[in-house]
This record gives sequence, C-alpha cells and structure tokens, in this order.
Amino acid sequence: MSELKVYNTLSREKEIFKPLNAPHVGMYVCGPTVYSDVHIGNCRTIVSFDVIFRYLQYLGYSVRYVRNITDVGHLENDADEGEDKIAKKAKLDNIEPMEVVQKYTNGFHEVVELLNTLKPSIEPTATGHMVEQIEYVQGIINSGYAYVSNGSVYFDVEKYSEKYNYGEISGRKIEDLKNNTRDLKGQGEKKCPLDFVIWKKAEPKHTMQWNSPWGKGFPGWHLECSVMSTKYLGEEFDIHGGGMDLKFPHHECELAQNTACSGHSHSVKYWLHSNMLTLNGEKMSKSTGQFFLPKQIFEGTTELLEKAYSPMVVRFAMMQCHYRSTMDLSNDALLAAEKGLTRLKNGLEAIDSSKEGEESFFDINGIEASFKSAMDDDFNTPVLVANLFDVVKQINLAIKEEKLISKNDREALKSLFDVYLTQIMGVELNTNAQSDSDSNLVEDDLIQLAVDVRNQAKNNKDWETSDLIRDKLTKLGIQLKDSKDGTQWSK
RNA sequence: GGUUGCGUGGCCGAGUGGCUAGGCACAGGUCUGCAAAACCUGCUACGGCGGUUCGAUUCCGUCCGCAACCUCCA
Repeated sequence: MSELKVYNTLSREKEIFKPLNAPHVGMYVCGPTVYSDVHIGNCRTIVSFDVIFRYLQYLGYSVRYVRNITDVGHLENDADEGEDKIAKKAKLDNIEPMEVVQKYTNGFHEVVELLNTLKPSIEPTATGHMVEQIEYVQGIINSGYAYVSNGSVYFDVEKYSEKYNYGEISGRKIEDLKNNTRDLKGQGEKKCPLDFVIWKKAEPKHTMQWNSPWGKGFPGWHLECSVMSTKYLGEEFDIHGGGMDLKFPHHECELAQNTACSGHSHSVKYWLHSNMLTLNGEKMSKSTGQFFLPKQIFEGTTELLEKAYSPMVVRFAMMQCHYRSTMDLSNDALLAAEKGLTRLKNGLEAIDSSKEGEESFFDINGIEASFKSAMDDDFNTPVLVANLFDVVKQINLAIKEEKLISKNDREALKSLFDVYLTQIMGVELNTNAQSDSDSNLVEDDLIQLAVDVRNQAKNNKDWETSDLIRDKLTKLGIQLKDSKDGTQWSK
C-alpha cells in the first residue's frame, strides 16, 4: 500500500507525511475575515482543506483541525495604516462591529455547510484571544524581535533576518524585498519598511480597541494565527494551510512571529497552499466585478452562469481539479461536472442490476489500491475521480456483457464509492431523486398520475396524447425516461 | 522590475523519459411508436526554438505568452 505524500511549500517537494505525534495530527487553516460575504474562492480553500481533513481521518489519524475567524485587526492596506476592515464596515452600515462579525460569520457557516464541509475541531476568534495576543506581543518584545514605536509595536524584520530566514515560504530574499518595497506614507514609525505591526495603536474614535501595556489598541492581522495555533496545537505542529495568496506576507510574518516568540524555527512541519479560483481566466475580484457569491451559483442568479448549479455540483467540479492548480470556474466546467456527477450516480445505481455469481469480474483490491494511491499522492482528487469513472465503465460493461459479480464484491464496490466519493471527497449522491423531499409528496403523486395516464395512452397507441403529456412535463422541468421496465421520471 | 508557478486535443483538467488519465462536447451505434434519457464505440494532444538521450510532452537552456504575490484578498 502506498504512503501519503504531501507537497510542502517550504521544500517545494512532495514529502512523506509523518506527523510529529502520531496518531495525533494538528492542522491550522486560515479562515475568513468576516467583513463581507464569502466568495466562492474562499470556499475553494475551505473545501480543499476539508478533503484533507477527511482523508487524514480516514487514514486513522486523530486530527485537531483549527480554523480561525478573523474579527479584528485586518487593515485596509499593508502600510499598517488605514482602517480595520470590520470597523469600517460597521461604520458604513451604522451597526456594531460585532454585528458585522456575527452577520458574516453566520453567512460563512451557512455556505460552507451547503458545500458539505465538516466543522473544524476549534474555530477560535481573534477578539476571543486578546489576552493571549497581548502576552504574545510581550513575548516577542522580550525575545528582542519587536520594538515599541508611538504606541504601536512592530516586528523587527531586519534583526530577525540576521539569525533566521525571513522569506523562506515565498522564496523571497530580504534584499530584494527592501529594494522592491514601494514608498508608502505612514511608514515613519517603522525602522524599516519591511517591519510589520503586531500591535496597533488605536485612534480615540476607533470603535475596536483594547487596553494593553502599550496603550489602547488592537492586534495586527498576522498575530492571531500565531497565537491561536500555538495555543491549541503547540509551538510545533503538523500542517498549516491557507490560500496561495497568503504565502506573502501573511504566512511569512506568522512564521517569523512563531520563531521569534518560541525560538523554534520549524514551528510548522508542512505548509500546504491551495490555489486560486479564476473566472474566465482571471482571478475573482470584487473590485472588477469578476466574481459571484456562492448563493448566486446555487440559485442561478448571476449573469455569468447560464443556470443554477447545486452545491454538490460545485463541490464535485472542485474535486475534478487538483487543489494546487488554478481552477477556472465557468458555465462549461459546472455543466460538465453536473453531467459527470449524473453519470457516476447512474453507474452506482446500476451495480444492483448486475448479475450475481460466485466468480467476480471485478478486481476489488486493484480498484481500492488505485483509489488510495490517488489520494496518497498529495490528495490527487482528479485522478481519484478518473478512477471512479473507470469503475463506472466497468460496471456498465459488466451489465451489458452479463458478467458476474459476487455478493461480497458488490457490497465492497458500493462501500468503496461511499468511502471515497462521499466520505472523503464529501460529494453526496442523491440516489433517490423521486423521494428526496417529503414536502412535495402531493406534487410527486400528481406527476406519477400524469405518467400513469400517459402510459395508458401509450398502451392504446394514442401517441398524440402521450406526447402532449410528455411535452408539458418537460416544460415543467420533469424528465421522463422510458425503458423496458416502465417509465421513470426525474425533476 | 523581483518572487512563485503555469502553458496539454473543441472545452475543462491529470500525468509520465518509452506502455501516452478522466469528464464535457462532437460523430457513429444500441434501445425506442417517435423522442429524451441511459449505455457502447470512435476522437491521440502536450507554446516556439535549441540541447541531453537509443528515445522527451516529460530533463536542461532560451524565447514567447499567461497567472498569482510584491497593495486588502482564500
């Protein structure tokens, strides 16, 4: 059997996954800043790490999955100036900052639940860890890698880089960074433009501020992740995940903070990054209108798509692309995923109509090995999906050619689909479309009535009537499927 | 300009130093009163130019193009 390999951004190689304290695994993933609706790109990251979380659990690890909610400290720009995003939104909507936080936290949860992601083990917030953050800032000051300036505390990147390697995640060199840093206003408090704020002095009118040894203020954006990962996973832990765009500066700063505070230069063993989602080849961006909200996809209310696609279709579309590749979301991609998912579902349902016998046409062990080796290869879901389709082809072929399948193999096959498609990739197949919503029982009966009437007409060779019923039902979005065994319908 | 990465058939998307995924679309077929659906079959691609090699889409160089990051972003 194969071993799990993960691509580590630090080494830029696939490495064999060996947890620090097996069977325990600690995983920290950067969650959203809750100042506006999550967009579908955010969701991709959450879904990617959801699959990783699920697979690690499948392998038998006991995973503590920590995913934060950023509810303070994320500034509008990187000059470490400007407003806190949440405070700004609160002012704009004329509500409390915590109302902003609650509203978008709820929205975020709703969407990721629709996408069938598992809840993290711990979902800590920045405001809930103010004491720890203040202590952490003090810790960095004590170790000599931070300085106080005009009521704010800055991380001393130059001093840090004398001993440690600032930039090792993103491959940047401190000299290049210095040369390429643009002149920004408000850098006066910093010794060097590369320094970043870990505690920011609040203006008197600022709506979110806390007392600290350096005066009233609030924590810097990168700080919370260092603090909360350390608190819940320890000074050294296994996996840190997030979107590619967080490599620099966020993760670079986070790693520097960890190292400065604890002295351990390898606080994170494996850095994993998921890639961006694009729309027509461009990164989704609110400022250019190149984006839509997850709900707009599910409800079909964006002009950028031809119709609505269910959360499961969206999730399956994501599974057809590797998490480290950019994924282009388009109507065609979603349509292909929708049809592909139907094919998978049909194939799975068809298993039951295969002929049972002593011998078996299927090589269950081989199939299982192919599924597992796909996932072991840095969570290669597109290959796993391809393997699932291969099995579907085998099933269909077996039925057509009346090959035999043993009872055990039939159950094993179903179980493999359940494990890899549903439990690991989190794609639920609604295999019983005609009774998935009990609120429409009357409607279902009415449809069945129409189908029965049509069949009667068919039996009388009254094609005019039967075609009329079929056409009307089609217009209502109900599809009829005639076969030897009678007429099936689906919505 | 710097950093990281990418360029695969009509589209989406894996992967590999030789055996060359998969889905969608398309074409043909089976089934059907006709259709639809379903299923079967077919469709052999890796940006340009050099180099290494018995052999490169896969390694190296170079050129062109694209993206992300270097400004808030998952």
